[in-house]
Amino acid sequence: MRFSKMLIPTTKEVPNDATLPSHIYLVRGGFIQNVGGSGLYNFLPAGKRVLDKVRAIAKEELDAAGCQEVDLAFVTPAALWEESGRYEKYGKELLRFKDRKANDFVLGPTHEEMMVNLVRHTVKSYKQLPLNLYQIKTKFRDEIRPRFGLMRGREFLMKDGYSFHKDAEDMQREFDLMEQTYSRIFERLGLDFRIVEADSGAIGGSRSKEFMVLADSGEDTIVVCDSCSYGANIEAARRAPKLAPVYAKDEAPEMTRTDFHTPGVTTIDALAEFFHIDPHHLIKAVAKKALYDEGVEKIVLFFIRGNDALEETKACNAVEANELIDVSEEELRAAGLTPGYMGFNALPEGVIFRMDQELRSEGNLIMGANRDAYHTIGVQMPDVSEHYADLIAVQPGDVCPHCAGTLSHTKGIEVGHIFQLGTRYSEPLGATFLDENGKAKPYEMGTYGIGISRLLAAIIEQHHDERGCIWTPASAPFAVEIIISNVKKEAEKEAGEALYAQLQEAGVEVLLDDRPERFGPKMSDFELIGIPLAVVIGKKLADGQAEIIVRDGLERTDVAIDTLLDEVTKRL
RNA sequence: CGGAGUGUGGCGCAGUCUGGUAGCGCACCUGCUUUGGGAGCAGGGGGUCGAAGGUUCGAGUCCUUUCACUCCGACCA
Repeated sequence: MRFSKMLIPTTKEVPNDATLPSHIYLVRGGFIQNVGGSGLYNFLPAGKRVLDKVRAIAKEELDAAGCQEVDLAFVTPAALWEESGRYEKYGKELLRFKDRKANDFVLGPTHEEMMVNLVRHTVKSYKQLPLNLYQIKTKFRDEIRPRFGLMRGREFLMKDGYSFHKDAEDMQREFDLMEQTYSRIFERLGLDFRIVEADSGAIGGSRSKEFMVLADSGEDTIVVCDSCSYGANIEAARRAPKLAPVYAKDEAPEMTRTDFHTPGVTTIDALAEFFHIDPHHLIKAVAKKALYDEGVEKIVLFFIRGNDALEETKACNAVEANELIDVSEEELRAAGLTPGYMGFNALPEGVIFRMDQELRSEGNLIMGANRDAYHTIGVQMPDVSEHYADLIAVQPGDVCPHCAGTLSHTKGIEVGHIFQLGTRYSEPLGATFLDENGKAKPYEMGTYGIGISRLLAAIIEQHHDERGCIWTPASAPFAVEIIISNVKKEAEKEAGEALYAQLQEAGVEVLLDDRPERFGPKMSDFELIGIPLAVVIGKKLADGQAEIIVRDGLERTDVAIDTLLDEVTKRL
């Protein structure tokens, strides 16, 4: 390809709203173009080439693992979503609209329903299983706040796969196979990633793992162990139960249950100060409003240790709500609660609560008494299983649940997510097959996603410098760029054209910068666009030499013109 | 949804307070010069000033309404 003919609108200007390197360089390098804000992007020729590279690698590995590519309708009937119960649950991210006959449709944000629908009409027997179908297709999610370029757009390209099995063991086998397959895809792309345990979110199902590309700019917080391979999204991270501070003999707190007058003591810090006690022995009440289907709202209280923090995703799951939102003091009072003095005894009607599982069977605790200016001391935790759940956010320094290692936080970009779904969709959608005994059973399912367009951003987040993109060999739009320093010099032009022809002949993807520009802008564009290798044909041609530049590190080597082809080929 | 902003040529902005011929930089087009780190000179094209309504002899500027986008937060594939 000739640069002079290719639409690569590079700019010096940093886009106004861009803060992340990937966003800045993908726009400046002429890969993508924003469409009137709002999380929509056009892919320009260079961006499209990269996208196709990534897509092709995913396809190769998936096909090799026995998956089959399909292409489902993007516009999907709302009726299917009502069948699965997600029409409401998915919330505002689901873009809904009506056609001319006033029938309801949604733009697919993910395609479980569509795929189950396809399979339930075509697969009838266990002999046709297992089956793993996938597509690489545009998705639309009406994100609350799209940002960071391709990282969180509203329209994006995603690989979504769905597998169907006759039993849970076979689904587990496929889940493991997909974990390996995804790992190979990300390895081939040259990414440094980590597989972590995750929350299943709106997709549902029992178990799930996320593939996180490690980058400071990642939106997800992940918890990792410093001595074993344990890693988890903060939303699903576990820890060894927190131990009480070590006390000298007879100094551990002991108290008899009683209500204590504590005027003005409404925070954990104040309470710890007031009783001269470690917050470990205090119970913190966190109030939220839980939203359910059909506009139902409930006040919920979460009780955790004074030195812990609430993990909202866990809390949301614990009360099976669609969403948790903040609740005002007025609303709490209206519900009969006393902010600053809330506890789980003598709760008003209609308020639901959960307690952190680590508190179970603990005693000698201090908690709000549910009346103004009083705390109860000497609280013993009730032994009622359904009130307990994992609610806390793992903190750096907590102990690993698998070994004695220390946990810490790091940031990651979620580029893949695999789920064991079980019968979450097949059952409500009535998708069954006949087993060996001729009995109808719902499929055991798995679902597997890769953010294809997000991967471009993830690659650049991990591979860039202060001058621009550094594409990994597998993802680069071209393998080599030839820069003719001055196209008006016949000798330079001829040498450049000759190498261009030779490389094309050899099947190398090559970009020839034959623009009538000066050297500066050409060099800057090379660095910005980030093709792995450049050959500069310029001044040194007089000595029979050209220069090879490796983009990653910008190391330059002079080589003789007659060995150029070999020198380039061996660096590919 | 809460808070804060911004809408003027393709992009980035000034002009708005104090109403009076729409401007600057970049980009673009033509010509000449230049050619190893985002060139110089000369000439040129392009704007319903987010939209609607109002005040006024006159509105980018003042008033009302509205829409969109961005940032922080909340939330989230």
